[in-house]
Amino acid sequence: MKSHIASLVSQALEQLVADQVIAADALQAPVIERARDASHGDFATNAAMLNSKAAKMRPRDLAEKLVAALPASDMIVGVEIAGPGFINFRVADSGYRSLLPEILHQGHSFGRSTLGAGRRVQVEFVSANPTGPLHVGHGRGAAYGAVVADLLDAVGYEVHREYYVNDAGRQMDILATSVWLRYLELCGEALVFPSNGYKGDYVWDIAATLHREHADAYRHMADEVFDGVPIDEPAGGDKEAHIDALIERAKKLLGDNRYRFVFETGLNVILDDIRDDLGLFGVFYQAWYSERSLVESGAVNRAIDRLRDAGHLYEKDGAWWFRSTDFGDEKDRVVIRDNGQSTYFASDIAYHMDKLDRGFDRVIDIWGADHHGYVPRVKAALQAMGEDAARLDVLLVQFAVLYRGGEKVQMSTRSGEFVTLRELRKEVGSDAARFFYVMRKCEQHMDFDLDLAKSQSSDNPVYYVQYAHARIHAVLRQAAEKLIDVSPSDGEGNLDRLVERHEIDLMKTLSRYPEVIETAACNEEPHQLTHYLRELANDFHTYYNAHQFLVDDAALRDARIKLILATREVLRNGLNLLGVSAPEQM
RNA sequence: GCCCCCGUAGCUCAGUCGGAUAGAGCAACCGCCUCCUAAGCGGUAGGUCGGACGUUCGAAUCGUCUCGGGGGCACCA
Repeated sequence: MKSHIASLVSQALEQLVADQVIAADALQAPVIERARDASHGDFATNAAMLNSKAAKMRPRDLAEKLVAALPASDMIVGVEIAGPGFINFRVADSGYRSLLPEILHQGHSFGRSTLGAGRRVQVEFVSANPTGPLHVGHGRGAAYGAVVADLLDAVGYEVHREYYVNDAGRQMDILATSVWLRYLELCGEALVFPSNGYKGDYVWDIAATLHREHADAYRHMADEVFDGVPIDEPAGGDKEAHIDALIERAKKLLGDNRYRFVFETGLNVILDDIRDDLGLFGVFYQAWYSERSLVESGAVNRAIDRLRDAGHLYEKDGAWWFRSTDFGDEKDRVVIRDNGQSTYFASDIAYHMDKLDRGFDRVIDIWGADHHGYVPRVKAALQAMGEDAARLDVLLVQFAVLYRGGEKVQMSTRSGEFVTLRELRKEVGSDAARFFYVMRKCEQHMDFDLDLAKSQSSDNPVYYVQYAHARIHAVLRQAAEKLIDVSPSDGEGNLDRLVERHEIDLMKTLSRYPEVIETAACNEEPHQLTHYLRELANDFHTYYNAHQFLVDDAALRDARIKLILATREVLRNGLNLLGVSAPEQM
């Protein structure tokens, strides 16, 4: 509908260019938008205001010429010039009615488009370190990333969802060592657990499994383990030096194979948990990409060599640095530490190179906002390698703060006291969590009201939208009980019976759905969809309250059934995109 | 100190590639079930868009400064 009007306007503009009213090279593409106020009609364009300079005439005068040049259309019943030079269009009711058979015919595919057809996009999201269960911060990234991916899919992109598994590096060594130390405690060794180790209960669980299945096979005397290790912070020492020494001791005492076994036991248990958790949250991936595989395949070294060959690396203080300041970064960054180990950043360079090498037209990274300082260096690395950094978009998701009973829920990773995604799902349910997480745009700090998410009332937007869907099914069930046939007639039959204000309003809202999907997808803004669904549900509830659907007049009943079936379709499609269920009964 | 995000109704937020009287939900107040689920609907009230200056025919929207909140500034990941 919008595109129809856009084409009418551009035809008129071309006509004026042909008539030499407007200089062709100065022509500006107009914006067609939904009129905010019903008194302005349905659509408006600023074409005349934008091009008044190019035409060297006043906006309203140009508007008159434009209107005169507009091709005729059945869909349009009124065109007027208003305000400073807007051209307003009024769409015929018949134009809206003709949409209903289209919706019913297209079903699940209504609202989908081919904007991104033939283009491949990769969306990487969550990618939390597998050092513990996902918490509620990851939940927001998961919900947001999943919906962005589905929206891009809906507008025709070929979407590849990926989770980058940070299974290499020091944090994983700390996890493996934490598991081993807990295991030693279970074996009966007395020791003081390092202050910088992972203290969550899940570490005990993994250790217990190890102990149950392998008894004392990995046991070493505590005295032997801690012998010569620098003291921990609470004892007046350095916690980093303490844990690093313990890692070295674990590797030495266990040997490569046994250390690796403990390491992988921890990794696998946690990764399985994360995968399971996300699956129950309705979040799925095409690939889980291992950082370790990048290291082991030599991809990291190749990326470093490539930077070195291009002259972007230098050696200082025993480490190798990438001169990222040449590409706008604040300071240069280390890629190989003085101990010879490559940094996480080096892996990330290799990973992003690999993404681009895989031929994606677009690469989208969804990160926590605390990583924002990391963006310039990744882009710098891509530029340094002669790649187009614009192919990479990094979307930063702000934190979510939970509220219960009006009070902020305190969380602290340090003490191991944090709310996990699993706990959140259990408390408010997957539907509410998914919906709430994407109600706000990603750069907005979010207050997540647990009580509201749980409440079964119209205050809760999730229930409100789902209830509209369930209500339509209730009507259909009611019809079945009364033995009324509700299978709709063909095409536009009887639709001219839809004349009530509520009916026209509902149809207008339905007609917006494809536009909402398009803008939500193009701007990576799922909240556009949640807001829209609330409006649609509101229009439906209002209609429901004002009119009976299962009326005796068969033709009118048929028309109304078509309208509510179309509404059901759009509600269901929208909820599906959000990963929220569309219940038939509540 | 430098960098990023945010500041709109009592609360939570839309609106921000400049456009026509600034919107919604909640909370408050007033109404609506002999009728397909009242998990619903309608109405009233509520605002110097943090502040100042600037750009423009036109600024919540763009620029500079400023105040307030959050986050980031590792040879951690």
